Amino acid sequence: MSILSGLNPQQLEAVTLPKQSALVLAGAGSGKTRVLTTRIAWLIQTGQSGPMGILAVTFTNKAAKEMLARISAMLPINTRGMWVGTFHGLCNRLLRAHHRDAGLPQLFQIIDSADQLALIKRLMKSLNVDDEKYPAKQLQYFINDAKEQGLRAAEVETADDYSRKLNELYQAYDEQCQREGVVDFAELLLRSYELLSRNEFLREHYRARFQHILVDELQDTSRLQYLWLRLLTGPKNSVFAVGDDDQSIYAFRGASAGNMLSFAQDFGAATVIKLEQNYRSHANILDAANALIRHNQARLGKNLWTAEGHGEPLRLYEAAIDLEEAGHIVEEVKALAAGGSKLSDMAVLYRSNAQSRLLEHALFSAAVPYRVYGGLRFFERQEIKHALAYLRLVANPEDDGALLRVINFPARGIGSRSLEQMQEQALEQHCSLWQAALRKARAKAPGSGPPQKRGIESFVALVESLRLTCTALALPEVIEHVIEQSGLKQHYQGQKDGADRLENLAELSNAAAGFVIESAESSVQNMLVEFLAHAALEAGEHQAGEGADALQLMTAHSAKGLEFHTVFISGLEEGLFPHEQSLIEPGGLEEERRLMYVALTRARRRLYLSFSQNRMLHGQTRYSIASRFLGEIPIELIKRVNPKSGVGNSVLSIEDKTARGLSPQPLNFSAELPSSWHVGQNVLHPKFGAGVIVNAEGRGSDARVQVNFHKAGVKWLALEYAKLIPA
DNA sequence: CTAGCTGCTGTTTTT
DNA sequence: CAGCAGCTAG
Repeated sequence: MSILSGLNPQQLEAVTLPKQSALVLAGAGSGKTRVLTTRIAWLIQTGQSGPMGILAVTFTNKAAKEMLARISAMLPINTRGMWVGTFHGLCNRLLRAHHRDAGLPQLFQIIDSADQLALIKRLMKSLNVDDEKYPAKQLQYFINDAKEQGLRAAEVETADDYSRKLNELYQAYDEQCQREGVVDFAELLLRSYELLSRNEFLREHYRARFQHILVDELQDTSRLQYLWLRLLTGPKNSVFAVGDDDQSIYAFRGASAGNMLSFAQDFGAATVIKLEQNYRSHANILDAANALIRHNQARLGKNLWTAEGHGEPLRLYEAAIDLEEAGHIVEEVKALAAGGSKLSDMAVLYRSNAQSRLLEHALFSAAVPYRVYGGLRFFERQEIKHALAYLRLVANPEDDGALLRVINFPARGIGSRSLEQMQEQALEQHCSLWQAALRKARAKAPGSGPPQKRGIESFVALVESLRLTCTALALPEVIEHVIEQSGLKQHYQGQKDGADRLENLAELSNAAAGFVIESAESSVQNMLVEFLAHAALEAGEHQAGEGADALQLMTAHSAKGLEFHTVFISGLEEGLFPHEQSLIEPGGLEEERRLMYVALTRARRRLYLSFSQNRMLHGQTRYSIASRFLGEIPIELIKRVNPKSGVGNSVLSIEDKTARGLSPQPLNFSAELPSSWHVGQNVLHPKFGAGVIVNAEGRGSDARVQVNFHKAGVKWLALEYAKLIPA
């Protein structure tokens, strides 16, 4: 059977397009991944390209794996010659291959955002920078933002003293990273961009090699990633890009959907193909999503349709308190599972990771198996990062960040005093902390006395012995050795919550064993570095107990690209979804709406929406009202399942319809609310003048709102007494 | 030097 | 409600 059978005319056109740059506007569920993978298979099958000539960029590691799996299923070829991965993964591959030309040590390490922040804090301390005036987070943002735009410190334009200082620190930060041989996420991209732009030979080599470049999720690419693609594209090769502007949800991270607009021109793409038939969802779900997204102004415009029937209505549940909302979800999941539905084909989506705790608790109590994606990821756990820090030192002892993390963990009597001395020495002599530690250890014990159990000496001896074992053992054994010899094992054995951590550490060497099987590397040293890169780049991918049938819990962001028979979207409240932070940012609300659009379109057959009047947030119960997004979904698509409100299972009342018709304001779903005040609303006060409601709490006669008055500042007002007028 | 306490602060989404 | 920085007693 042909790999092309079953494609609709537009899909077929896209798959079999002659070699030329092209843009495919692919709506949610329109078979985007299928088009990409089938095109690759078709190119190879028809002899237009070998596996070596393919470069495919995806947005997540999950998507990359999926793509490889599907290609392998279609063609019996070895996919190893193909470059398929995330931008970060591919850049890592490029820099490893040409570390010398890129000016990096062979065994450079990748640091994640947390490591980056720690490095920045450390740097600022050593330079005596006032962290009140220059918060480390802000500098981190400044640096990443500059790198995302492709700018080094020397190229950043600074308008005032403040940004000049930040820029100086950016320069110092880059120097520190270089000294330590570490590379942050943004640096991976910028460094390989610079490598290709400065080295004509390499650039031409890769342009000649990658005849076909395929890009997934073009709307989520950053400026720098876009420029990187342009560098790799010459007159003889072409880029086939797929994207959906309505699913652009990473602008906060530097992605610009504008890349979709400029693509045709910049890459000379003569063809734009639209995939508008949705194969995923029943019509009610799709109609809801289409109606919602129509509220956005900035759109390329697409009209998704389906040949499927209407299906069931969307179910809306309103809870009095977050616990009740969680309870409802658990009940529905249990009922569906009892009816034969697979747990793994159901997902609960939420706006922020913190919301999973409550759900997890409810699911755990009800003995419903579940799996959480994101949140506290495996490779980000404390005990794992400790073990990885030892491994990083094995690969490269100059790595100050790794050294600082474990030099006194488990405690071996090296306190802040000795650390300060070492840091002074390192600063004076322009050497790494490891060098300073070596000197200190040697100065202390000029060859005499028995080996120490504690102190710097013992630490130096430990790292040196670990480095030796690395030459004699395979990677999983090296890891077990590290866990044992470092004292991590003993330390956690003595802890009351240490059992979980020990389990995770054991899982780490399992992960390494699995990694070794898949890897093509031969030397343990190289394998170790690859494994560390894997840990930094795919922090979330590894999970114990994979494959078991379990309910899926994740943020709306991480649900992108996935689909489920049944989807629950929870916490649909103003301030949470859309998130209050987003309301401040320009374009923030539209991005939140796209996120909601992504969430809605994950469902194939059944969609539950829920919100709660009260929610525990920042340690106190907050009152909140229904998300405006609920008001943007046509009423006739929704069925309320709301036993407590007395509305029963009927659809929304006529009253609600009227409110909806009259104003774009969010619906007042609660009968108990005195009026339709909501966060974000403009109001007038007889004394304080004009302002905006920024917060609300309490109900009935206790109801209070927090108003940010343009003149008088932020004030809490009791609705019963304050004479507020809507403005 | 260590461990444990207090009090403060910050809270979105991810490679 | 966290997690963490800074402090104090041992």
